[in-house]
Amino acid sequence: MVMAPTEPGPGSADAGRRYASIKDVASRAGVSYQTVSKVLNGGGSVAPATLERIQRAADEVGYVPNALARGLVTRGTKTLGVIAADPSDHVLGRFIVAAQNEARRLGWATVVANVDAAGSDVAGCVDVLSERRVDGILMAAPQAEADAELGARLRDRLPVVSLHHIEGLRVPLVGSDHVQTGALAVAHLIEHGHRAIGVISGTSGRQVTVLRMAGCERALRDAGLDDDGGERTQEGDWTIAGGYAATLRLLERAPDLTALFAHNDYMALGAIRALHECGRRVPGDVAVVGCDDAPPARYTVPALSTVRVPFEETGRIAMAQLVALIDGAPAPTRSTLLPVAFVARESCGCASETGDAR
Amino acid sequence: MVMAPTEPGPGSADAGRRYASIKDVASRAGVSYQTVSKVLNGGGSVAPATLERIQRAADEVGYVPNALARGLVTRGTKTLGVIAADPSDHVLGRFIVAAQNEARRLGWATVVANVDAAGSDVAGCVDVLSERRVDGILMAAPQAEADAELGARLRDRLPVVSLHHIEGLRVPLVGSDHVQTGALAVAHLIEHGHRAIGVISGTSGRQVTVLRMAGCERALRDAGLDDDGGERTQEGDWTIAGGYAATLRLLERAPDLTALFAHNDYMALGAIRALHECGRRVPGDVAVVGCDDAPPARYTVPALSTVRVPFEETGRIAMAQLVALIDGAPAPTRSTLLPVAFVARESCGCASETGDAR
DNA sequence: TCCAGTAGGGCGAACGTTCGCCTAGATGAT
DNA sequence: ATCATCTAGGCGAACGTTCGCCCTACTGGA
Repeated sequence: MVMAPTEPGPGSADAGRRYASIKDVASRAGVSYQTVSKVLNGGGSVAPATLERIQRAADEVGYVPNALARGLVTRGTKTLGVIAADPSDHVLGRFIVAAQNEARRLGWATVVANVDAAGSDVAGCVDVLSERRVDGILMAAPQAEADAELGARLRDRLPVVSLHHIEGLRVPLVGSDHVQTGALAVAHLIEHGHRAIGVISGTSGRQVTVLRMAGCERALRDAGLDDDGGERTQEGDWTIAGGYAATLRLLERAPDLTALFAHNDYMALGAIRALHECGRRVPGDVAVVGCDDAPPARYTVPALSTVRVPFEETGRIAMAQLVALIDGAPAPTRSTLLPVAFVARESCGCASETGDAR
Repeated sequence: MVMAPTEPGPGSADAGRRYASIKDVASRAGVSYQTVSKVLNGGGSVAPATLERIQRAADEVGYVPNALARGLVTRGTKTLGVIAADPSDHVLGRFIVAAQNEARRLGWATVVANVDAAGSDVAGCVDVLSERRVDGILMAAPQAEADAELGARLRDRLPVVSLHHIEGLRVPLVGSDHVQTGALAVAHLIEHGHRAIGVISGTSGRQVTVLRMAGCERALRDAGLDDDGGERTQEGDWTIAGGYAATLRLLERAPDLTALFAHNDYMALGAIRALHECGRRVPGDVAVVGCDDAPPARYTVPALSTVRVPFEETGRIAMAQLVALIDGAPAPTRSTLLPVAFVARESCGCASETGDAR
């Protein structure tokens, strides 16, 4: 005996069984399927009795709405796409979580497409999402900055908000003030009296690297110190390992430095390790400042002084802007840059060795 | 003048314009839309000339396939859903990346649904994904372990593979051997001569916590040491902050301990900080071992001894199993448990202070 | 008694695909 | 010249919804 699809049979082994449709619900409740649609979407006027009958029928057959069919006729999926880089980047992860919470709050579902480790297929992610007809896209992938194909794929068809600058594309940007970040960090080190300040930069192509670098230089200029012409700068790749390696290179090239600014906290962690291995005490011999205020920062030994970036707020605002855009609001004419704040802990020499982290 | 939807006009400001359908392509190429479908899917036989005409037309109107419509008729979306917990959990992030790479390799698209921070709505994520008719689900959310509603939502309708044990549900599990993890860590500490070994455990409800705990106890028994009855165990929450706090509590309750095993590396990081603040040297006064081999482990001061868990492999195998399941393979009758390996660094006392981490 | 108004629900069409079947013409062998 | 066989492409139906319009049977007021 083959069971009818309308009778899944409670508790039976019905793996892979077809989903019930509103027609199945309708025939079970003895109404037309359009009436079922009305009930399930809360529209129209139906007698309380039929309403309850229909809802019970839907429950019994385990009805799950088909977003494909719905999207086909409504020309909209009430779904937002997020294009994310490697989520194991902590910083990005927090952006995304915040953004998704905001979307949820506003009544939107989100799906995430992750670009692969190579990071070369941002355009492919756009395709995946636009084929599924998401109503808008939030870009949280630094790789997108340089993706030339991206503009063509987007085709101006979808509202887009990005957390990163995107080359040659006029999409609204929500981020933090990277220039201020670099300036605050270096200015603080200068206040401590440091003159030979090394920098572990982010990857060279990226906007955030350029801007944080510009902030460093501004702080140096403001203090009347001259630019070292990049002599004390080494490029990292945002990872702990990269920061470690860059610091070793830097110490070889500029052994005189007494302070170090890393373009993110993870590289700063690697830097502290490298300094330790080279027998330099932090902050005694070399002061270290990172930025982002990643979770490990306040628990390292010594605790890491850093510049706090408002991840949650950034993600939230970006998503709110995207939803507004979809609802027809005019695109913001300029970037939204959130302010950052210096957080003094131990590694810059501000606090006693064990004073602050509690 | 209103432009026809088939004439987007290159370079024009056509934001929010409708997507072109195969009918638009067809009329531009002068064929029936079904023929367009054939060409775009590589089926049927068409003259080279028409084929090229159609492809050009598709390019010109910027055709993007509608996965909604396609999925409606084919009853399948060639899409896998991933239910993920907070992606800022590094460990989970690496699972997911590996799983997605495997899916991509096998020709499947993936979309991720993140459960929110509260983590209470795993069932809601299942709904989001099944409404969109994904062909299978990979669960990468520890919260799912205890979700009672989950079984009802899944309804045995979708193939599911999980990275975590799920209470009361017979879904294939791919993970690592948590008992062995706990046993390896504690056995190593015992070999170093430690007898008073503290444990910072994971959250108490979780399977992984129970199993790693069981591993600890087995190691103690095997060495002829008796169980301390939980006297030297404090519960953490997998975070650095949680490990820090738990360690402070533990030191108060059991000041005699000479070694510490944390149920993950992040808590171990917090533990090292706490020990430092209490004036205990690591590994001199207290040896510390974590597990997972998270990226910071080899760069902390001192570098963290740990038990390596094969994240990439786990994610890859889980996804491969899911795809096989969808293709009709029988569900594996038992869990797939991957082996783990001890990694000796400095914090257990194995290496010299600066010897290993390079 | 008659008619307007309303509540309750049915019905057709459309959304953008895929899929299998059908047909008109060309081709080749006999 | 006849007929079977291809080739190229058309055609109808279906997938599961939503939406607007239509119909029927009450209800109540004049």
